Amino acid sequence: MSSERRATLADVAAAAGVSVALVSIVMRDAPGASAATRARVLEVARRLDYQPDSRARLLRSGQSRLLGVVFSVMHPFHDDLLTGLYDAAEKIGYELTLSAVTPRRDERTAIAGLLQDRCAALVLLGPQIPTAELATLAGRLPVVAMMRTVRQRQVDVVRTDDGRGLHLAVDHLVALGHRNIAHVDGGRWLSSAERRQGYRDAMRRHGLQAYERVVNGGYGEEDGARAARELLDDPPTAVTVFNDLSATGLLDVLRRHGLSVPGDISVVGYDDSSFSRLAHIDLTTVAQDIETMATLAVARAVERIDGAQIVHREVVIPPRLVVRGTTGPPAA
Amino acid sequence: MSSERRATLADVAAAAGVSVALVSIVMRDAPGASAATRARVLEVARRLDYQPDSRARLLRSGQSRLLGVVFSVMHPFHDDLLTGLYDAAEKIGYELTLSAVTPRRDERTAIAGLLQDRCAALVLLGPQIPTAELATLAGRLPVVAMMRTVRQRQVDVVRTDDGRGLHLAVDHLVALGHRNIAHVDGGRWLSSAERRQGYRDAMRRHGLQAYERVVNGGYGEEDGARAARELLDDPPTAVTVFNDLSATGLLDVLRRHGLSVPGDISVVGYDDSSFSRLAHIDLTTVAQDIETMATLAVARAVERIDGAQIVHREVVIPPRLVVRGTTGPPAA
DNA sequence: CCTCGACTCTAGAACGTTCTAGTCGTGTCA
DNA sequence: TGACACGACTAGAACGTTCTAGAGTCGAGG
Repeated sequence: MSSERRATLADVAAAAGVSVALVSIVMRDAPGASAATRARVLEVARRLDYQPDSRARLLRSGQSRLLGVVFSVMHPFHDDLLTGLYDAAEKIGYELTLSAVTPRRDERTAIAGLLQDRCAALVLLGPQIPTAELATLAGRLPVVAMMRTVRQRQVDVVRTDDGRGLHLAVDHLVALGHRNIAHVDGGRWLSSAERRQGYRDAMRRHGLQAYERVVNGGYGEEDGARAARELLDDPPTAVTVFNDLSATGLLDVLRRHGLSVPGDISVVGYDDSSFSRLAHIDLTTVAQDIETMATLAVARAVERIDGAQIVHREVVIPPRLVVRGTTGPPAA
Repeated sequence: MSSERRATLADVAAAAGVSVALVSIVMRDAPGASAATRARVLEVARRLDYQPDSRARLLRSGQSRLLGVVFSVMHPFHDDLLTGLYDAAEKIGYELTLSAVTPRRDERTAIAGLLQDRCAALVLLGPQIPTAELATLAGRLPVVAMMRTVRQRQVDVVRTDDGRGLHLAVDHLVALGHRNIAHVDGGRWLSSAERRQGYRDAMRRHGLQAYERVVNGGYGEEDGARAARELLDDPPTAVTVFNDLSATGLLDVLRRHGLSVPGDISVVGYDDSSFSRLAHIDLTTVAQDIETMATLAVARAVERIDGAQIVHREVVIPPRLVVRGTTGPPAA
């Protein structure tokens, strides 16, 4: 069936009556072949349906122009990030090789796979493994962590300024006239501390420390729902929530208890997850600048590969606020 | 920095005072080494932090135990499918290599990347490229298409019985007491024809041909919203919708026009997308049996690689209905 | 007429594995 | 004692590329 061996450089060379090396030159678009033979070789290659073997190619030419990316199937906007990474990588002639984290395939496994593929650098989306492991990894090849801080000299970081994200959210609510603004926390999740601190700072900046209130939350819908029930005793006029998923859980409980959003209470999420755009949910939220982050992550990885001097190890991108239907002026 | 060359078999062999071949034997767990040396070599390998080079490994040992998977970042439950595929592949000792389709990276590019990696077979999730191209591809290596039919002898197919999915939806609604049931179509999208036909057949089976009504829809929220506005003139008591995304658009318009769901009208989606589980949306929907599909797709790919005789080229999996909050008995 | 450089091309050694075909002991059996 | 099977190990050739070094050819310049 598909047992006819794939064409190799040697096959093409034989068919075109030239040496293997010359075919290699032509395929790589390298200087050293006349226009005439170049055309002839290309024609033969096309006829034999020759496909270069990237394994052999990379094996021989040491440097692999290959970036390993670890992403998680559980995380909604990793998809958007992948899109950006592909764009950025293509632009500078690098290939991407992906390895997914799934509920039953952990980060260590995903990384190990990429190491065997000998990629030149690793881009990790929201890595959860301990800093120490990241550090030893970074001793071996350039590592760029996205969407979390890493206190480790060797590991590069590209992330959003989460503190600033909450400033934006609070500023927006204050501008609408809110004063009694609570924050639903993310618990042990990555960057939950930064967001909480951002909320605190923003409240103080507005002289609203008297209203400061942080309630326990978490990553999922359930966490948001629980927080909502806690808030119902003494509802604020607005809430900022750790992330969109949690915010939808919160929204649902609020509405079921007869509160109107944004009439009685305004809600701001975080992440601009795809579902927050649904007409049904229409959540005001803080968006990360995915395209910029992707571009910078790839650029940084390549800089490291090329052994460039890195000045700012940590790149922090400002987020932006996406105003949708869950925020409005407080009830008079 | 990270310039110290990675350890190779030769390094390990030298350090352990044995031949390269023997180290290879130990690393592959192949017979031909004593327990004592085996232990010693492994110890040395660990000390040198040896990582096998999959490129070289695959290059030499012709058969690559590598499955190429093309998925799309736009499609919500491709993530779930990936999870299943990883599980299935791991179970039988295959590796997965992923290539994503993004808004700016088409299927052809994604596939080309995998071909260069010399994977042994391709698994395509909901491929959109023309059948003819799939066929030529399948002439070169085993190709398994998931979630669509392909009228082509060489291409294997693993998909859900979409017709049956709509039977389930209609049966459920009829059991609740509905008779006036409309269907919102998917337009030109994959498997939209099967779903429409399933709806038609089911209605007739219940003797409800008089109520048969198919309105134009599509893939996105907008399409569902448009269909909803069309239905508002003469609302049925229940609707089956091409997919979940479209269903949420429809739900939103219905509710904004004061109709209660499921009080005034019941809605059934299709796909069990992650967002349909959100408390807010809580959509009754048809779920594909992702785990089974993934397992079968991998199994089929491997069968082809091993040159097995394939009896049923197309594997069709029954879906199941997930009853949530958007369906109930019709208003009396 | 000879030399030189530019250009086109080629032979053959890498890259890090796996695989084939051995070699060397050592113990068993006739 | 010799033949022989067996286990543990090794040398060296693959795999399909890229790369280095050099071999021809040809026209120009002295």
